[in-house]
Amino acid sequence: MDNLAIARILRETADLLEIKGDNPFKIRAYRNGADITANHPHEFALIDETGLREIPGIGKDLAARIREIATTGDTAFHRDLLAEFPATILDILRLQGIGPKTVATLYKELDIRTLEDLEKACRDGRIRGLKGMGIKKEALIVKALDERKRFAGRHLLSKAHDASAALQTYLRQHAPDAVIEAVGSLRRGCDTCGDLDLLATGAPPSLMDAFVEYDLVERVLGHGDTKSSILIQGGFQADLRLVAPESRGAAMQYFTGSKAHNIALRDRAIGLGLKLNEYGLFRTADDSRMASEREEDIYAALGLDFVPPELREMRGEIDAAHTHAIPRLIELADLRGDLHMHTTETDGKDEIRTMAEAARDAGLQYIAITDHSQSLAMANGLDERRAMAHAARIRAVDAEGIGIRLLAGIECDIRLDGAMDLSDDCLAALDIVIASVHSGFTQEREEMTARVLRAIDNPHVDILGHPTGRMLLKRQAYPIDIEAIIDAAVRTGVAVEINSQPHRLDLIDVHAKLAHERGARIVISSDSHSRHALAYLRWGVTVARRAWLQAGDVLNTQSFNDFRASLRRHRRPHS
DNA sequence: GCCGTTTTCGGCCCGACTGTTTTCAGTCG
Repeated sequence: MDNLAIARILRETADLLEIKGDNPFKIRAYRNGADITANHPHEFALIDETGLREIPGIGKDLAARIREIATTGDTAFHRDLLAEFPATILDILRLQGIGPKTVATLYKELDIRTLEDLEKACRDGRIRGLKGMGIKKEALIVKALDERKRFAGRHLLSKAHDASAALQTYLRQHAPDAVIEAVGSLRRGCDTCGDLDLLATGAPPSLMDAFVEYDLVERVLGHGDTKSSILIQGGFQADLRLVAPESRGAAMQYFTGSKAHNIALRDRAIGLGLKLNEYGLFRTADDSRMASEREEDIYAALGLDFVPPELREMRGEIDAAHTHAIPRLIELADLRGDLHMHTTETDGKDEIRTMAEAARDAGLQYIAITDHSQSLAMANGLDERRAMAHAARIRAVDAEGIGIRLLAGIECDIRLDGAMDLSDDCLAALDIVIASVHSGFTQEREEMTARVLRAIDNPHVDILGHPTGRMLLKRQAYPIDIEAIIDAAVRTGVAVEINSQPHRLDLIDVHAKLAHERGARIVISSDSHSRHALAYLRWGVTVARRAWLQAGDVLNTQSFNDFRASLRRHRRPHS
């Protein structure tokens, strides 16, 4: 059982307790426990009860339940709840506008157990007969059922960014003097976003009307003076909040989240005799305002340094802000090199020189060209002979002195048994070697771990590429003991990659943070398959920021000579 | 269910919008 699987059962337990109408704080505890589990870098299945209890938010009961899930795959508690309510009832709970109370009513009054039951009840007009419900509510459910089919799921960070940017541009045309900014998970840089949160200050009330009249609107979910929600094409929900300029900082803080971070801040405020909401920080005694205009002022008034949005996930940032230990996070401009990209020689869209010039124009000082190896036949992967010929061409461009240095490398497949896809002689003759898994994702955890460990032990490997192989919204990470991989990387001097492809972002933030804490060397690479994709580096930097990394923690912030000297192949002690 | 430099009991974040209510419950973020 991996953490996500454990978290799923805890979250389902919370949902079922909520439908049952149980103690709301107990429900919160389960939900909180699920979040902690899903975002924890260590595998809970391998931690004993004492260890689990040391994690804040995990108490006696949750620790026992987690152990039970880890050993038996489920909990008796969860099974008992499922005996009370059919599992399919949870699908209904996830519909827009339907909460636990409604689900419970539908089940008790109309015996509605599935989405199909619900759809039929709507068609028959049975919903409107229920207490507290009417024709509008029934129509709302019909729409929610329809939208579920079309807009399921979340969106890649990069897509959310683009959709948000377009919407902001439109809104600014209607309110040129207003400050309009993205908040929520997009501002925190989460790898996927559920919806687009926007905050406007200093805008006329008419901005709300413009918002709900946006060209791409599919449906208006809510339309008020200070808060409106729309569904736009592409499946995004967008929320716009309007606040007065003097409350801008408080609102930025409030709507950026995360929820857990905000709860901790408000809790801290209460302890100081203060109250925090989206309008400001107030003294409880007389409601007088302490801070509200700037986010920094809110944190300062709470005795905290400013916390960058990417760190607001309740992973120690409050303590760090209190002890002046918030790191100065890496920025895109700190990167001097990009170490993973493809060309037309395999599955890239652009030539060596085109990629190099585009990288140079983007401000980089060096790149590594790392096309695929022979196993990846679909991508026209290189055998030894082609790899060396390709390297010669890369070095020829480097020798021309076009204002950027080039390293001749390879993204070499790790075969099923952990052997490298090209001979040691070939790998040794190149400037840099990335080792990556591109096949056999169904291997068992032990087999996959051993496979990658063997690759790391190959002395010619410099970097481990996209270490978990996940594809956001498509494919889970392959099962692997990431801690063992990180420890091996530390031992051997192999760098682990933060892959910047928006659908990869692999390592994920918590693993990158763990890798850094263990002393691993880390690189951020674009894995570009065209010159345009070089811009994806910004998303890798976002992951690094969420992993608390500073510029000095990332190898490719170094100068070309320092970086090259630091590669494993040049650091290896001669024996 | 979790938590504790007053606390092992008694707290636990807070407000906007909608639909159905004629004063508020449910949902959402």
